[in-house]
Amino acid sequence: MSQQSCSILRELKVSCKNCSVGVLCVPRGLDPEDIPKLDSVIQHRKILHRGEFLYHHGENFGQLFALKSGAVKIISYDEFNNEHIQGIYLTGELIGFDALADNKHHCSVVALETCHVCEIPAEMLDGIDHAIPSLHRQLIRHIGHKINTSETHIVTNKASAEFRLVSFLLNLSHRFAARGFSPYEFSIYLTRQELGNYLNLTTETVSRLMRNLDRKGIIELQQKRIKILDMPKLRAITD
Amino acid sequence: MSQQSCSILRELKVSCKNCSVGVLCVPRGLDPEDIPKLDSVIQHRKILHRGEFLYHHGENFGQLFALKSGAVKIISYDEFNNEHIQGIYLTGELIGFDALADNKHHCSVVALETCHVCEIPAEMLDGIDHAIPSLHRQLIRHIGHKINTSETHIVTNKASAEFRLVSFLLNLSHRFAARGFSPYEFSIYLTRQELGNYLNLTTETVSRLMRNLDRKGIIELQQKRIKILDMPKLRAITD
DNA sequence: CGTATTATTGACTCCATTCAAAGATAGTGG
DNA sequence: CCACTATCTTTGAATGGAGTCAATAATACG
Repeated sequence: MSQQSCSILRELKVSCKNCSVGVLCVPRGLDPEDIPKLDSVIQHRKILHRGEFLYHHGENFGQLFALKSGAVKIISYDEFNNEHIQGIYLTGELIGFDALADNKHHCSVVALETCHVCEIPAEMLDGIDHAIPSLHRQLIRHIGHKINTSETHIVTNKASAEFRLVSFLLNLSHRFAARGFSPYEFSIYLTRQELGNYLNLTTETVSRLMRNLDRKGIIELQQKRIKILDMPKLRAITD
Repeated sequence: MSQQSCSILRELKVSCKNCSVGVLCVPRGLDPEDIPKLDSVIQHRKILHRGEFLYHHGENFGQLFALKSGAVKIISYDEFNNEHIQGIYLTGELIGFDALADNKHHCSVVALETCHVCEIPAEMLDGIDHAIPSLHRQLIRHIGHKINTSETHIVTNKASAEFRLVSFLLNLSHRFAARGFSPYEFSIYLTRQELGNYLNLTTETVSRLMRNLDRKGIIELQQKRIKILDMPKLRAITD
């Protein structure tokens, strides 16, 4: 994985008002009249290429990020400095909450493909409640969602290897569908090794399970691309 | 576990200004001049007895809670309605963030012993940024801490059974110490079954591991009371 | 005091890991 | 464009850590 700095980022000119991400992103549920105000808060828009870091763990909190397009993975580190993949973020999702506790990032974020990123400077967060109340409520909702997602991950990781893997695939499928992409064919972005890391399984177990699903005709694999051939059967595994 | 309603709760008269929980709770890091304002926000103080619920999952979000004294467990529920213990909260910790995403609680909270609880009404959260900026920052810090804690739990649950159990014991020990109690002797509150649920282990495994630590003279057990006899050896298990 | 819950212990099983090795794919430089 | 290399994936066989099943002991509680 390349460790190039963020200085490569290029600035773009786009407004939230006519951004195609629309309801998925921060503006979701915002008063329409507040959207121009949101544009005043979002200061930079940048591009990140595969393998580049959005931020590294240990860095000071500078801004929240909204993914305008693309996908990233979040990596946290344990006391022995082992990497732990915390999850994947897709278009419209907000990144950076790992720094809310003490203004230091506890995770690193790496682009899995070319990403367009919007930034909400940290200092904008103070007083935002008063300036744009609907945006404040919206941010709190995103944060609450992050909390619920983490807890769901804990619960899911108690189930069998196959259940966990299929839950991951279905979760991605739903999230792609919500973004207007096919729920039946998409990229899982992660290597078997990374997926095992995320699901607390070994590379070999992930590989075997995926091949088995492929052999049964439930999914079709070609590297990181997956085609879901029999959604009911796939769902049945998690019932 | 009894399912008595919260109507049994009794109201108390205490002010944040002279509350003994002090720096552990919401006021931590608050401007001293803001503490009287905090008292204006906290409307009720109540008592909860062992087994009573602070709230049930599915209920609407009405307020955040600060534990003035006592201990509670947080329970979440999966799609099959199985209980999953999400954790224990101790004096000074804030409860209710599970409702931030959609104003519905996704967890239930049960008293593990007699608790004194302070309430911060949900409607106070809007505009608090403007009214008491230091309190707003403090709340965000608590929420950020909750996010980090959940992610740490995910990472810890990847380790061996013994590592997980010992991590839990050391975590409790630290938190009791931070509250002025002995880090060497305390209650784990949970049954072996509940602890297994929290750590993703069976009752039998928890029991065996605890007995082994006892036999080795590292800890001494009497039901839910634990005495740590050899802290260095206990720590060494997580190194 | 008797009953229900919780804890302990042992023997056996199994799911996922580990170890090992071969195959496929992507990326690099000549 | 192809050869070379590093990385990633797949597969098989053996192992082991925690689970399961079962039965007894201890404790809490009405």
